[in-house]
Amino acid sequence: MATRLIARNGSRGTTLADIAHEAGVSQAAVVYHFGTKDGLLNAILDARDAFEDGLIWRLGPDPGMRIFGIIADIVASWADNPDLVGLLGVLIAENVGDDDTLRPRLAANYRLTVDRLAATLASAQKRGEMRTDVDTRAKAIEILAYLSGLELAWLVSSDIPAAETTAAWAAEQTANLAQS
Amino acid sequence: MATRLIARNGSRGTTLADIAHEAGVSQAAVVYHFGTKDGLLNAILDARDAFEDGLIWRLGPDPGMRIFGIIADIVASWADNPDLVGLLGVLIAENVGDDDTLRPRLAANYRLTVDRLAATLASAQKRGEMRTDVDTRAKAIEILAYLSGLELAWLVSSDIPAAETTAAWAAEQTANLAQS
DNA sequence: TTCCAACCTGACTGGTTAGTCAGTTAGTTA
DNA sequence: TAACTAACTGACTAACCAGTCAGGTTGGAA
Repeated sequence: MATRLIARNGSRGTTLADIAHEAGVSQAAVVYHFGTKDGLLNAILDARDAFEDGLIWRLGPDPGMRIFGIIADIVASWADNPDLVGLLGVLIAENVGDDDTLRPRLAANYRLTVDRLAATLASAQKRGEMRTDVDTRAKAIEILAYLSGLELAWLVSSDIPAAETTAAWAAEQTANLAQS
Repeated sequence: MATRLIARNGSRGTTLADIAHEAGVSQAAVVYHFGTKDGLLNAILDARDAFEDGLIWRLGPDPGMRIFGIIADIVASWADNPDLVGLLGVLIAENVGDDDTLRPRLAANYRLTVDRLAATLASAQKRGEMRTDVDTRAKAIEILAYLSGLELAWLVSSDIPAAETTAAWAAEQTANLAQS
């Protein structure tokens, strides 16, 4: 799949010919289907978005404090399909230039995820599950930063204990944020 | 400076001609000085390593629990020279392919930083400044993940409150890890 | 004054890559 | 059977880019 190649080598490091060869078709066929390389990238991002949304919000749009457990589960599942890990990070890193067409999409996606996370935390606060002296938006940014940073670290050296570290992190967060 | 261009556009997204133009010299002059593009990247990484080492360990090799405050200060300083922010992340993301020559260097650098962080935390435990039921290596990985993830987020949308979020994060970490 | 080394340039090259194009093939409908 | 279409191919091209090369300039030492 194209996803694996791009996650490994980045968009700029993967040629249409590479992807076509992997898919067992000609390079022209890839262009025929996606129009441009950018079209292909967007299609890949669509798939990734759908996949990740399914994982994060699988317990409904408002999982409350269970969100930390969900995240720990996601990280634990990295070992099973390592191809997707780092895709977003790699694409973000490659598209920070102002002139890039992918940037607005990535920025919007980031903001949306922050908003949804913050809303979940705020909802947990309202229900009395979580301390109210914590800024939910800051906490949402922190959670996302930890997750994407861990992806990056996992890309550099995939032998780090990502699952264990995240399990400990989730437990600590849950205990620390619980309404006492 | 070449650093800014590469941090913004990545190594693959920046040509020698771009850098030469920015520096006001010919493209051949850049090659003359650094030999290859790879040589240039390594020179940039040298500068970045020296710069960041100077910041993180400026209070000595064993700052103990003050490491969180130091990190908060570093993030607060991002606004002053935003060019360096994200450089490491961008280069890591671009060099996850096995065949890349920069990968070993980046991996070694990551491992070294984790080791030094973990050592600092272990030392704090020994001095009784920090809870001893926390795995120092996992905590070091968590800290680095948060930092690099925040860099990435800052690259996508530089309007996030990185400094405030990190100040809150540092305070929470310090309070939570303090020996009670 | 002569020589040399460091620094730099413009012109060039060989390799790479996204995208084009003129067809071919297979399946489907009239 | 004939006409049409979606999917695909091999061959091509224009643009781009890292690195080469043959020389030019400058400043300092002998």
